[in-house]
Amino acid sequence: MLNKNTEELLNLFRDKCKENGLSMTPQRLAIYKALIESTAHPSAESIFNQIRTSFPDVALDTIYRTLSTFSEIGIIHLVEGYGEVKRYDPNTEPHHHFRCTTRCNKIVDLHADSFGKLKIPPKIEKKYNVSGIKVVLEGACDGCLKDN
Amino acid sequence: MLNKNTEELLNLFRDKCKENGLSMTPQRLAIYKALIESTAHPSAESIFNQIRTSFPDVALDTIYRTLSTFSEIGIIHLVEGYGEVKRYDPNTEPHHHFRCTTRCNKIVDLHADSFGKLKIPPKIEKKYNVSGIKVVLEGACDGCLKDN
DNA sequence: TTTTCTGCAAATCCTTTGCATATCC
DNA sequence: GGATATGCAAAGGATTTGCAGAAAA
Repeated sequence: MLNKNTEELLNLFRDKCKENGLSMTPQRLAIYKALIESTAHPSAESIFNQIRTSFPDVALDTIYRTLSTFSEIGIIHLVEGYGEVKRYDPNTEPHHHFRCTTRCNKIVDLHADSFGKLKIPPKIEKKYNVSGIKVVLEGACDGCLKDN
Repeated sequence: MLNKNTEELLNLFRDKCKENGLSMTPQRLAIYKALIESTAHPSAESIFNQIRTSFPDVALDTIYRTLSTFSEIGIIHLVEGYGEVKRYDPNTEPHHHFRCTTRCNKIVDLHADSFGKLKIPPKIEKKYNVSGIKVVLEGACDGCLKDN
């Protein structure tokens, strides 16, 4: 759940859609509502299943298209499985990455010390058995910036 | 490139394989070499293409299998596309995540202030146009710990 | 009424699996 | 010689795309 109430969020949602020339359809509304009612960071499939009960004719590919659109206009974020192929790193020492999300998909190593030590709050350490931390900076790399 | 030389790395590699009861095959060696010679965080496909020149009969599924094995014994790490379906987050305020990698795949929101502010080093800010930071803690959640 | 969206079906892409043969120990 | 890995081919799952009809502005 988010730190704004549903009304507020729906208004922002409508604004953002209008701003971006997206029409307001019952499907889009239902999908957005499903998202804000969940804390589970849902997948297309799980939204599909949730919506289908009240909306039997919705198609799975509509969910995919809609999530991708929402993500483009920035009202939701992709948190897992960036939609790219798996990539591997032979460096097993602690370090972090910069990922170019502009075009080239380059992944660059960054060294942990540049960030200082990242402390895991005791509250979290108590509840979860944390075995790793990934820090990923995202943005545009030098090459892609130049090529604009 | 890594901060050990090739010799050292290959020795560690052989040790780790032996330790885990994996036989040493030319394919595995070639794949590991391709990994340590690259700074690009390569995908199965790109390793395949690189290896094929010197090893025309290698099969793509061998690369997949091998990367997955290497990753299980901890000599390489998966850095992208965790092999899971895409998941979305309607919360667009800065925050981070805990991801349970044990079984349940739960993703839990963590709030940024618990980590303190994460400073991006000036060197990096100069070179890249950083638009976002993702911090992901990985490990076992309370539920999965209990169920062992 | 013009533009944009949806559902359907098929296609694509990445990855995994079953099985017989070849290779390693 | 017994266990393990590989190549081949086929299957699987997630996501995307083309297109015609339906709905929104």
